[in-house]
Amino acid sequence: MLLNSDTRDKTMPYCYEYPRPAVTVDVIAFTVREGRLQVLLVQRERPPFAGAWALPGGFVGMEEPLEAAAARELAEETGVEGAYLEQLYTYGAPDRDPRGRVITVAYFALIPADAPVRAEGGDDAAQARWFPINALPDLAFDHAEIIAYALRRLRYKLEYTAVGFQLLPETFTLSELQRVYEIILGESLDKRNFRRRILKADIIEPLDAFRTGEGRPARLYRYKPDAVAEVKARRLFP
Amino acid sequence: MLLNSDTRDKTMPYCYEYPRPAVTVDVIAFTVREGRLQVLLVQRERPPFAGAWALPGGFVGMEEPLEAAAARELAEETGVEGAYLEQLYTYGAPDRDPRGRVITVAYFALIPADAPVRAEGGDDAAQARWFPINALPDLAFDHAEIIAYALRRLRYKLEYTAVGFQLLPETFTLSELQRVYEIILGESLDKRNFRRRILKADIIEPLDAFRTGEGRPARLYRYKPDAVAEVKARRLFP
DNA sequence: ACAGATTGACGCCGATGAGGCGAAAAGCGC
DNA sequence: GCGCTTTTCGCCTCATCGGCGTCAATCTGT
Repeated sequence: MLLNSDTRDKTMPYCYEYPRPAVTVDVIAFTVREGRLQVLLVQRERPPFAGAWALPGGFVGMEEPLEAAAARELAEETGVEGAYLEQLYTYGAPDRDPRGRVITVAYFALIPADAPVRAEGGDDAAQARWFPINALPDLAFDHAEIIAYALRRLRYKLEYTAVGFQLLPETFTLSELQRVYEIILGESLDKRNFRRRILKADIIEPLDAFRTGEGRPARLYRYKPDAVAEVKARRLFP
Repeated sequence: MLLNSDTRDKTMPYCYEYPRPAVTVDVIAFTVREGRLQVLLVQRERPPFAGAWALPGGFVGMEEPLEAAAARELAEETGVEGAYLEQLYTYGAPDRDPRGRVITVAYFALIPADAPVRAEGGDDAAQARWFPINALPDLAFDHAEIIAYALRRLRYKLEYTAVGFQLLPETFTLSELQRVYEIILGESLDKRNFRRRILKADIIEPLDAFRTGEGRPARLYRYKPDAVAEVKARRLFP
């Protein structure tokens, strides 16, 4: 199966008693820009799937924790550091990579709307671009499946966890926050009810600043640094 | 780091251009027996941690899907097949195994209370035993942390998903089901409210049989095979 | 056989919370 | 000042949840 499982030249210096799969990390980076939920993709340069778009990712270093590898790959592609990062799922179907057995640990990341992302549409060697979630190109490997699952999980997480703030700048208005929710969940919410509920959750705090623009200026809020990330779970079932 | 990264004898026939971590699966098998939530552990025979208790697990075959590997390990230790199995998390701290880099994909399994589990307390080579969740022995590797997380996830899943049935025989009474919930969640529930809510969820169906015992015989129920596993989520947040 | 104990099953009631909606407040551009 | 937009406050209603009383069916001990 593996092309190199029997070769023994000096380009294959790492030998083991039993065969080992390769381990990679892939990052699904979400952001909300231009009023749409977008995902970061990179264009592959080498076979397999040369020219196709794929999730940013790469091999895990031998001394590198998994999450550190994901953070590194994300930083290499976008320059973004300190973004929200969470392990999503590990994919290991034997045939998911034509080069051999590759097991990938998928992470999803939330990039604030105001984070400067470099190489945006750049003509570097490895081109990276944001794609709206509903206008994705053909994807390499099983990355389409991975993104579909990441989107399900993002929506789910948004509904029972205070994680939407990770997609906004540090300060934001209630309307901006609501728009993020509406974009991701794909439904419109009532302004007054949204406001009431999010204030009762006691996870954001008002600031003394306002955002001026059209209409009445809106108060700016900030995510409470000490707020528990998990909204205390009401029992859903039974 | 790896002892064998430079050795080149005939016991190390699998060679690669870059070093690769080993990949294993570990299974956290839960069951409810003797009125307690229990976890399956095996006693290690070899170093490291020889003699210590650990989660059942082992290496992933090169052509084997991850979940298949978990199911195989579980079947080898217990003989149980077809149990509920779900990927939990992937642990990959560089120092979690003193032998070198070992990345493990953890699965948690729910074993029905009536499933015959072989090697229970047997004196086989690899001894396997159930341990009550609140009376665990010292554990090898990072397995204590893994079990703690699995327990959190089990409780969480029980509250928003219809998964408790996986711990019961195919037919059960409402009181038996309630008992499972009480044991896992660690709190007592009101009989009448539990009954009302679980019937409204419309995921179990009454049978024409009754379980006789102390007091009035209780109607037996069965998990609806076509019921959606995920209880349709009410929004929790905001 | 009968009384009391034990467990299962049905239904009401008040409190709580969520969604729907009206209306006032505060700036902006003309 | 006057319309327009957007924010913000507050009320009303309905569904749901938890708490509890009560009856029904069977077992057990005498």
